[in-house]
Amino acid sequence: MSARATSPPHAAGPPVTRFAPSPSGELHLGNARTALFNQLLARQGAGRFLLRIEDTDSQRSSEAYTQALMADLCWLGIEWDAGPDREDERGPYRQSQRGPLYARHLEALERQGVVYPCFCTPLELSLARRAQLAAGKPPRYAGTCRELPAAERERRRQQGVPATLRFRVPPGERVEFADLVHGPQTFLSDDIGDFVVRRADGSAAFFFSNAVDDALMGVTQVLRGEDHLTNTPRQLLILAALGLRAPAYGHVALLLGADGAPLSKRHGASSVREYRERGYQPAALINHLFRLGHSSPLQGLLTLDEMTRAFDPAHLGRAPARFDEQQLNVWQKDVVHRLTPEAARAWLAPVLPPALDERAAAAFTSALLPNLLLPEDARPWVDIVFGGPPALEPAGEELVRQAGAGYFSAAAAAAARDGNDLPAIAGAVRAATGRKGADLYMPLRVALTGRAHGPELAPLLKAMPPGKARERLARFA
RNA sequence: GCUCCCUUCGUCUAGAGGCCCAGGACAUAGCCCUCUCAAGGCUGUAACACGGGUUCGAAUCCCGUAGGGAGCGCCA
Repeated sequence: MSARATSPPHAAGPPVTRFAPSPSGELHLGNARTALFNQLLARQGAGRFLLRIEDTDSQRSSEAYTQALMADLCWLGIEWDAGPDREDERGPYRQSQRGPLYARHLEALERQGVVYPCFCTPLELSLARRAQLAAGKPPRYAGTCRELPAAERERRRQQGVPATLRFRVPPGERVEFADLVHGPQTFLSDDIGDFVVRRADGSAAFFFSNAVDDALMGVTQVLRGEDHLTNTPRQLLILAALGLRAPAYGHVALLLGADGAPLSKRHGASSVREYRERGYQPAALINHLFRLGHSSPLQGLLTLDEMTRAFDPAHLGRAPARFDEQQLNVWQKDVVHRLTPEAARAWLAPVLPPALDERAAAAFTSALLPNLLLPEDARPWVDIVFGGPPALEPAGEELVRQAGAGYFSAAAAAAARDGNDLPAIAGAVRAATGRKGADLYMPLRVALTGRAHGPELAPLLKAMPPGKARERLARFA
């Protein structure tokens, strides 16, 4: 058994990293994190970060998803130096446009005889796989077409039998590489079946196009999901056959849902888009992702620049991390509380009454903001502040009853004189009843908002239309 | 089935043989502050999956077991 020498490590130069999503769905949280890590790695070394769209599967890929992917990346603050929307000499950055490049390298493999046409049909293959699995054997390509006589190959080709191109995996070799996060890895080529590098329709398959593009684009480091770990040897084999330099691969553990199962629809949301639509802030999401499977001594909210400085590939975790919404909410709350008045108003706009004037919107937003996690949370308060007199909670009715009519006539009189001014109203009630503390304020809160809990009363009152306080207090006078 | 990866408080993690009867953050509990809520301050509860080795000494090294995950696709 011989050990195949892997390509030498890249000379110390600026790193080139990439994010290579397939546009067959919304940007997944796990992929967003991968994109973030790769961007941080590139920026940290003053290198380049590329966006490559892996749309070789025309059936599943769509331009709409490509656009959505880029929009969500931008929303998160992730920006690439080259990509489908900013091409350079290493492009094109859509795999669907790189056919000629693939064809050239495929031909090179054919010349070397390390690939061969496979005429097995999808049905035959899936039957064979099932049989192998049933027999307790690894479902690997059986090698049916590997040693087909040249004449037979030619005959089938003439007949126009569709064929894929398979990579002839050399027997008895060890494929070794140093994983950026898992350390030294060794795989046996005998455990790897001959795999498809070109589909029957002539398009390049993932193992091939992905590896070749990384090499051709000068990518030096690839941080990707751990699901690619056991496939890495195949890509190394391809690159070695082509004499291309492989990037250093680092496999980050997958993201799990709060229950420890792989992140999926079942968990409510698994795409960036969904969180975005619910009103989560990009800074909250990015801060959460930054610490999933990665640790930093820095605490608190970090900007992208701070993350760039703090990012440490040595601190990428090997164990899968759970995407816990509770933790995300902590960041979200933090971000929301720091929103500028303008940003806060824009954030809340979807739930504000359409005809609201500037001043009222600003007052409402600043009054509510400290108590909000999502825009949705403000909805009931829109009615309370701008709608008719709110119904009282059962517990509140008792409070109001005990306060008595004198309490409220003093309050209503103050409101008639001074408007929606809590200090004035409370002062008048205090003078009239001698109440203080919770006894003084709670009946006011309940009469004014219908609820015993809520945002600070004084600013909330200021946000109400003129006359509201008097009207609501007078109900109980 | 075979191969590979993983396993420290509820969660994210620090920890690379003695600095660890395991540290931090968030969550949680109690107290303080306070018109309620939120924020803030203080205090507390809480973990090395299990079993064997190696060693004077193991969360850290080795071997097993259990549990979780991934790969073995004309999907990426």
